[in-house]
Amino acid sequence: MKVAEPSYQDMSFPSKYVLRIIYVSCERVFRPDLNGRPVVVLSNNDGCAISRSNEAKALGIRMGVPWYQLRPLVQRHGLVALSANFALYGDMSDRMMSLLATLGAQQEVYSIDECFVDLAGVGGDLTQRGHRMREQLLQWVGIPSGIGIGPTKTLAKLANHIAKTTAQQPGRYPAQLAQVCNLGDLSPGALQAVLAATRVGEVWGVGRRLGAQLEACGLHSALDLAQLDPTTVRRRWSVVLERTVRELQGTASIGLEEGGHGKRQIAVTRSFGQPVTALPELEEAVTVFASRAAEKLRRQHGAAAQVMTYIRTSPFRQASQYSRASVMPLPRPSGETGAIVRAALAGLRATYRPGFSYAKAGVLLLDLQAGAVQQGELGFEACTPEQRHGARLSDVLDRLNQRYGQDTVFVASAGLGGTQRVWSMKQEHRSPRYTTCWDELPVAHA
DNA sequence: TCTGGGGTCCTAGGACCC
DNA sequence: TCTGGGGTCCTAGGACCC
Repeated sequence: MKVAEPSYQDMSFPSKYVLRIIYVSCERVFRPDLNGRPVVVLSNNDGCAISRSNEAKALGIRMGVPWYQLRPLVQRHGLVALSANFALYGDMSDRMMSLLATLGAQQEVYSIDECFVDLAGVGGDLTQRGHRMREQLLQWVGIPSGIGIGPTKTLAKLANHIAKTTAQQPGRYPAQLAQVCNLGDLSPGALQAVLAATRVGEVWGVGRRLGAQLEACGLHSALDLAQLDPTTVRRRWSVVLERTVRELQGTASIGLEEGGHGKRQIAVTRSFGQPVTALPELEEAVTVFASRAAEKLRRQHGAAAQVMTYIRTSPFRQASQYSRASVMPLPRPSGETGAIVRAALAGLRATYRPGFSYAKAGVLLLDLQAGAVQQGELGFEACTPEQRHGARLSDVLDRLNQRYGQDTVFVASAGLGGTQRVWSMKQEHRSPRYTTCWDELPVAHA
């Protein structure tokens, strides 16, 4: 394996990476009393911790710990637990993203709390600009953020990791890299030191498994990884890790993906509040998951060719396990709620076995294509009456829900309109104002 | 008692074809 | 004893990410 000397001083900096809308931070904007206290945000059904304040981390609370294990900490350490409010986080994310978009010509929104911005051609002191942006985000949105700047996405991610970690673990990295870290500011020696201080598992793209394998080979730091020969890495591991190595060496190998392109797959899945055994209850859940997935699909003006439905028992229980998925092709690619719900229900009935306690179900839309024919669009009149009917119903559904809020109208499975929703999302207190049975809606009224 | 949800990409192996 | 060789497409599952 050859040795490459990393030095990024003379390279251009095409991308920059910015982050941190911890859910806890969103809550603190409206609840200043939570500052300085250990706070966690809980997942659906208040199942487990999905966001932690630094004070909560200091208590040793790890990501994904189930709530029942945390409950004692409320008494003992004043831990505050909140049910997730994803609508709020999405809102604050949108506001931050539009501010960040002004940094450069191109932006990739990577997740709810991260984006890459292309800084090619942006002049001036990038580090200073980073600090100014951070102050703006804090002032205008109220969220603390961290900014990393590097010549590739992987290095920008690494820089961001350093920006974040420096404040949390004093002494690990040079203090001036806290909050905003620009790798271009570092001398070759300082850069090597920073890479050497980063464990290989902290590199973007190296997870638990790969991390363990690399450690076993004596490759412990990001520097160790950066000094490998990419071709050897490809042969011994994979093209994925090869890309990571190249990126660490300063060669951009993962492109910026601009917004606007639709997703390749859409999923709606939920764990149930209590175990579910009966088919009708699963049918009701799957019906709602499928129609919500269809709404997402129409928002990107897409059509799905296949619908996957899965059900599974809880892997954490001793009871006998069952987990199956089935994929149903649609007669023709569609974004209609009716067609997608029917396919999902057919898939469910094909996989359902009585006698199991189901803990989770999900509907995935696969093989997505652009351009479902929608009401008012060219080609609509060429559809069959059933297809036109479906498109019209979907359109009405979307308009009502956009205007009056999610779940104003939703589809219920046949014979179950108005029964209790089994996946009880505690934070959603709204009850649907209307329920209807899809199959019972007369064509003439659509 | 009680353990999230939503994505992406890659690979191996089987089916099928000539 | 000894059963071609190579290409494509599809799918399931793994690994990773936030």
